[in-house]
Amino acid sequence: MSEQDKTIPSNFIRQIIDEDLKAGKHGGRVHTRFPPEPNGYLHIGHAKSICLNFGIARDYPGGLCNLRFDDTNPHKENVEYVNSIMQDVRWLGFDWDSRLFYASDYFEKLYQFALELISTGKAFVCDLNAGQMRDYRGTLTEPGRESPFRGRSVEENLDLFNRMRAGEFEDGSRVLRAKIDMASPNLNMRDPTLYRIRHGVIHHQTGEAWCIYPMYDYTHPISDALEGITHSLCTLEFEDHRPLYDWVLDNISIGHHPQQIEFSRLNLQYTVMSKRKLTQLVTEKYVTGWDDPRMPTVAGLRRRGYTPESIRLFCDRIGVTKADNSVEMEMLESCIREHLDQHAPRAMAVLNPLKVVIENYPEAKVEELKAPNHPKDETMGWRSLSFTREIYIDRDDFLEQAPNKFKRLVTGGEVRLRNAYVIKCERVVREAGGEISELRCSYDPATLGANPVGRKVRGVIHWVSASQGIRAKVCLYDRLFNHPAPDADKAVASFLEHLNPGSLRILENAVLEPSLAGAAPGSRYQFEREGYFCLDDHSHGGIPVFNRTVTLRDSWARIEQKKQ
RNA sequence: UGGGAUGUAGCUCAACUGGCAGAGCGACGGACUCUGACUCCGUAGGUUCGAGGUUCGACCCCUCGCAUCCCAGCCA
Repeated sequence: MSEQDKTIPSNFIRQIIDEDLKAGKHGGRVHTRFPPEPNGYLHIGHAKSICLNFGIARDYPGGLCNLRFDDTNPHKENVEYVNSIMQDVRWLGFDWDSRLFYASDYFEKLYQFALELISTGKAFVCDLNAGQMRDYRGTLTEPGRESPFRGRSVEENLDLFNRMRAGEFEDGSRVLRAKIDMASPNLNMRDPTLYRIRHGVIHHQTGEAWCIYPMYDYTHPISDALEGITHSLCTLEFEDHRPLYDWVLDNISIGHHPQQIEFSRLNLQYTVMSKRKLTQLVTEKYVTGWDDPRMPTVAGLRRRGYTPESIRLFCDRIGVTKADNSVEMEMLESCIREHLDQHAPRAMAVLNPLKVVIENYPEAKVEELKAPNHPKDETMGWRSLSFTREIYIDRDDFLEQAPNKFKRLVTGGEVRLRNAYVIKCERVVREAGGEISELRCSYDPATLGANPVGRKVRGVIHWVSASQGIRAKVCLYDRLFNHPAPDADKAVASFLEHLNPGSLRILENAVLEPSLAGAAPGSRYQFEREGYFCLDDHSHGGIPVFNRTVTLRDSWARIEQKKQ
């Protein structure tokens, strides 16, 4: 782990653990778990949970954190998701060692505990269908009614449940229910379903071994207990389920009772975080896949160029509480800038090329200039730039007439070419339509590594040799939605209406400095004055594709924006 | 209108558990600069949801309100 991870702010959960340790609870052990359902890719909200659970395990002496797939609903789950989740957790920098588990590992034990609940009269087989069960459940303000099947004998229940397992009954015809309290103000306690029947699905781990599957509320506490988990951390919506979590463990013969603690999930502005909605974006092709660089998924952020360090830093900074929250994108962006500023080598790339001919520079000459890879870190070494008579600069870096505040190239003005000479714009060449096709400039040979005497240049701009540069495609990403809380806006029928049509801009004619020729897929650079970019790892052969991770902070753009 | 939770700066969180309300991000201004970046310096921003109460003293304890979020899957 890097230095950034060393000052982890505490939070209310760590305080609880501190107190538990002091009180000697759980024999001084700290054991957490990260329990994803493999029905989608991990997103930044999961990263928060991963950093919390694995972070606690890392920071407490002897602490452990399991990876456990909560795979009780084979209908929506598959191995692609299992694999992506393992890859993402590892990429984030965490390790479960040999403690990889599946809730489905416990199906037989879960079944035996169900038999125990039946035997002690605490569970029964119910023949009500889904609609009837809803009727019997009552409402938020009225108590429910007991199922007519609630009074079945232990023998009959045992027989029926065994036959459920044996496959004698159709989907939906029967369920196993806990016998708790149909009048409870907590709906989760109104005789909740423990097992349902699911024929004809092939479970990714257990195949066709089972046709009955346990529910989350029943599976989770037992899985936690079986694994010796001490602190079972989950999100706020499970707060109402805690009495049921405790009920299950209090009513079976199991020697361990973990403590469930809830925290609030992460919301990030200008994106969505629900798996259902992310899945919809993927399946309905609003994005190119789970790893589309605009997605808030771990895979998307990775392809976008985010580093594990930056995401961990983000998770540390947002903290862990029980308050609903909505974090600004700027917080995430500041984290990736902070990490990449230190670690990304610098390079030059011209995104919107404008040709510049330096008239007093020899035609065939190619001059190799040395440039540091990082302005503040010599250990990152040097690279070679090729300077030639014809170069490209960015169209945005030239204006025919500009206010004094414009620190770039203007007609008749001088500007420094980064790591090279000072040039002066002598005149503008236009196409028939009036558009500027190229600039004719002169250069001052005395300005390499030295300031011109007696005058000040307006500023510094980046450039790339026209003949030596490499053609590239560059993808500029913007927020996926143009509403801070797309899925919370009740004024529209669907969050999709807030999709930002300009979230991807592709520049086909960018030019990179020659040193970028051997760049490895996934490698990250700062293109000076532009932002941080990452060589897309889906691009092999052909012309390279760079994804913009994030722009540099740009006070000039901000001033310009304010004028409008 | 039942139950469960949460309200501290624009956003995210602190405040050693009753002792001068702070930080990061953001905003604004300035210095530096061969990146309008980085870095550095500074400024603004608070009725701690509200009203009462207890106390020498309340973000913290009590009472009553208000607002927001979650719960009526054989999803997790």
